[in-house]
Amino acid sequence: MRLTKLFGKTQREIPAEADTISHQLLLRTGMVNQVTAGVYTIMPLAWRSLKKIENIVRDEMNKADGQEITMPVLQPLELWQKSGRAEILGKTLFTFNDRREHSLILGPTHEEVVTELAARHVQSYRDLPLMVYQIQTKFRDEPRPRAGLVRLREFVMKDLYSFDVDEAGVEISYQKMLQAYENIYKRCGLKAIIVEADSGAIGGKFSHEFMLPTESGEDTVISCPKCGYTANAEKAVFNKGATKSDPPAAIEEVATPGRKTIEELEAFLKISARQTLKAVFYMADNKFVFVVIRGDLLVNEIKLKNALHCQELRLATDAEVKEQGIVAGSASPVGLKGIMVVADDSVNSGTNFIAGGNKPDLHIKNVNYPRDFHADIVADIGLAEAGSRCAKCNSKFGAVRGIEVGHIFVLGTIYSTKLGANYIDAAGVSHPIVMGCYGLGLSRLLAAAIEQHHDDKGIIWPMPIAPYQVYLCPLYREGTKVAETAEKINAELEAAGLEVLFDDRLESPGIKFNDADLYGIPLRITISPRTLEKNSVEVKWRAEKEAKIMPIEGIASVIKQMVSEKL
RNA sequence: CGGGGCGUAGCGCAGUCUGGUAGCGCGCUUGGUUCGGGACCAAGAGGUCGGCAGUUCAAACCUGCCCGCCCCGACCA
Repeated sequence: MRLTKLFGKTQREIPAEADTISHQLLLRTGMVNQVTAGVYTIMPLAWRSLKKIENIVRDEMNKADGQEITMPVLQPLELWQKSGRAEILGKTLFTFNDRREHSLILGPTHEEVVTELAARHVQSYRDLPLMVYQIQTKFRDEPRPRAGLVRLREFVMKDLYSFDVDEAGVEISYQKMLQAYENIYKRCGLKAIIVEADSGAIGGKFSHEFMLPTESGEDTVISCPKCGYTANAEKAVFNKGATKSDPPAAIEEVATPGRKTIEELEAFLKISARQTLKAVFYMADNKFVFVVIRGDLLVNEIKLKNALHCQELRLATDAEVKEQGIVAGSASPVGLKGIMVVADDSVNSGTNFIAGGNKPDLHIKNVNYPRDFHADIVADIGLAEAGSRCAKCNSKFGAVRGIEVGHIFVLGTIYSTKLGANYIDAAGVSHPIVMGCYGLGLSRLLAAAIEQHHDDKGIIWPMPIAPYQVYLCPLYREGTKVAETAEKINAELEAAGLEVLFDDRLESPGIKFNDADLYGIPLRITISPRTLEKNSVEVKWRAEKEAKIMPIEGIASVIKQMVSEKL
């Protein structure tokens, strides 16, 4: 490809729109063009990379016995009402009416369609196991699109659905996918961490996420350096440790003038936060919830949401707290009536806690569970952080940010039951099909790859997903031997089957080198009067500092070899 | 949806407070000189100042309403 003909120009300045590195580089290289929030046109270079990712994914899906199909973007809303997900997704679902006033949606994912498909085409245990997948554009009206291609409203995703006769069967399918995903990231030149994940509102038993570590990631990954436990912070379990466990003493009031926060209490009473109980207030589906947790811990809202089985959870407003007759800053679970109380299991980690007195400037000592207060639910609702202790080996956790580039989980029979996807076993008995689903965001993977592979000059593409393999960079003068040689080498490289981006512009060396670095094509070949004197060219990896001088004679096969080794 | 920021040429920005004929840099076009890490000279093209309404002799600038984009949070199937 000649750069003079390439659609999409580089841009020197960082676009004001973009905060995230990948977003900035995608815009500066002219790889994408924003149309509206969370919606982009994919330009030629990005399209080539996306296709390469897609082909790797497709190949691995096929190897794992997946069969490719394509399912429609347009789906009847009715189908989503049947599965109950219309309500769960709410405004995230793009909904509109057709000319007959039938409600349609733009598919945000395809569990419903594929389950109906299976209901119709799978009858017998002999039809199972079955794995079908598609690579399709999906639509989700995200509350907040973000960071260029990281969180889009229209994006390309691969999803595979597995159908098995039982739990044992789906475990095999699941393991196959786990392996396929590992292969995919590896083949794309990306380092992904596999983490235990929360499976969300419709989860099943297992769920794993694949995270590419990067600062701009949306998720926090907790990992144990010693035993290797890794999990999304949403899900991570940890050892909260015990605190002082003297025999329970009698409750006692203690004046705490002006002290409201745990820190203030620590300083004033000369005690550790671990010795206190903290109150946090939420509205769960518009019902007030009083949450109690040990003072040194934070509430994990995902865990809390799961414990409450609610759909909407948010912090209560000051007014809502007041309405319940609770004194913020001195709130206490002791003596509460008619209010839902959820306690973190850390209330059992010690005795004689300090809690609020439910009056301003007053706290109470020696509070013990369950002696002194009632909890409707006691569960693990603590948030693991860097420095928390591993539940398995008690080492200190580390934490990194990551972009979720894949999520796989066992669905069980949730959809097959609702949508009537059954099979007949050998004894003639009907059972719901056991399902799994396995998603992988391709557009997001492209962005994540740039997040993981760049420097201050630009992108550094891994060879397998680079838009082009070789950047041919003659330092030009028209009608000179350099020009002539460059043309010849370009032809030879292309004849050897290499993908060449040929910088045939009449630009100064500075501009060409800087653009080459920005584009991040893995191999750069420079031709100049200087190299021609020695009948040679200069060959440089984008990822390395030093260049090598190589003879022009036979250059195509040498380059071919170098490229192949990185594929 | 709550909080914050922004909207002026393809991109980055100034001008808005204090109303008076829209500017700078990059990029683009033409010609010339340059040529190993974002060269230089000269001449040009390019704008419904996000939209609508209002105030005014006069609005990019003041007022009101609306729209869009970005960031933090909520949310993330």
